[in-house]
Amino acid sequence: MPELPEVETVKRGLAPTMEGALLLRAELRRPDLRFPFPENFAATVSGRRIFSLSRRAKYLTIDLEGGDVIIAHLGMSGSFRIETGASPAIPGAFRHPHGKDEKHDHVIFHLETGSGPARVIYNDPRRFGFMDLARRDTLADHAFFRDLGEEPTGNALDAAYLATRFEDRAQPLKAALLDQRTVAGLGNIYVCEALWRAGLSPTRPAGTLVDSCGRAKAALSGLVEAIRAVIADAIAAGGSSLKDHIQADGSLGYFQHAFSVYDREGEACRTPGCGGTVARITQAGRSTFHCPRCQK
DNA sequence: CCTTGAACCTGGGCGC
DNA sequence: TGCGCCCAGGTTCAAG
Repeated sequence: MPELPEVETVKRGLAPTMEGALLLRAELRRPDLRFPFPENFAATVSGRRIFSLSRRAKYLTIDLEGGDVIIAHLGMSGSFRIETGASPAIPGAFRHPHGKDEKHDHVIFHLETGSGPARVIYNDPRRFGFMDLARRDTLADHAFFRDLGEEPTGNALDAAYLATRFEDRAQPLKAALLDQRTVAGLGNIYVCEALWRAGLSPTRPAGTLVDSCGRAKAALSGLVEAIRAVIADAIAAGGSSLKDHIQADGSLGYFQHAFSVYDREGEACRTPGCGGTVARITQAGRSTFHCPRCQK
């Protein structure tokens, strides 16, 4: 479930191995994921030292010495894992922790790290993920990044900002928050979770959180706090379970999180004293989970 | 502008 | 054991 917290978790998991390592070779095991790889992808990145890893919205970026940047998006089912030491003695012996197998290992970054050889392997059964190349000095102008809204992790996301985005909009809050041009990195799960925390209905028109002067109503401030808290909690949870993952099987990826409404249709609402039941509705072709009793 | 629906792709779960 | 159907973290495009 690669929304922002998962990508952040992946970044933090990969960084100790990748930062400072020499990227000996990028092995592409097919010509495309969601899109074809750039023709010069392998040639451009091979033999370059990795400078640093970053994240923007749901994108992972890998800065290489010389100014080239690998942009990676995990789509719906992408994950990375690290293997260290020599190649597996028994090809095919590896079992992916999520039940997927090697046939979906599409990219292998062969590294020389300070503590020996390693491989960072990208696995993606559905192939909705993609990778691209950019130059660091023009990265912000790249089509993937140009129109992104504010990150929910910093101070730039505040009620005044959301008020400018929501003013006069009839769009339901669910759709408005999924729009990456408004808050970058939120996905289906955390939009549902944030709206529940804020006590706001996913069907409520976004503009109703802004007063006639264009100022944020109190509920919009509450929504901002809910978004920030949900994302911060998820990153914290991802970080802690990630450590266990590495120790257990060398993999990186998704953490288990106790959701309050997501995927809990028919179960009791967890708002103290509410007594409602979590419902599932469809908005814009996607499942929305919410409590009709306490989300107004 | 708005909205919905389909498309991309594979795999898991469920009912029969 | 298998088939058919529905569902899934995201994004983009077409159509109404």
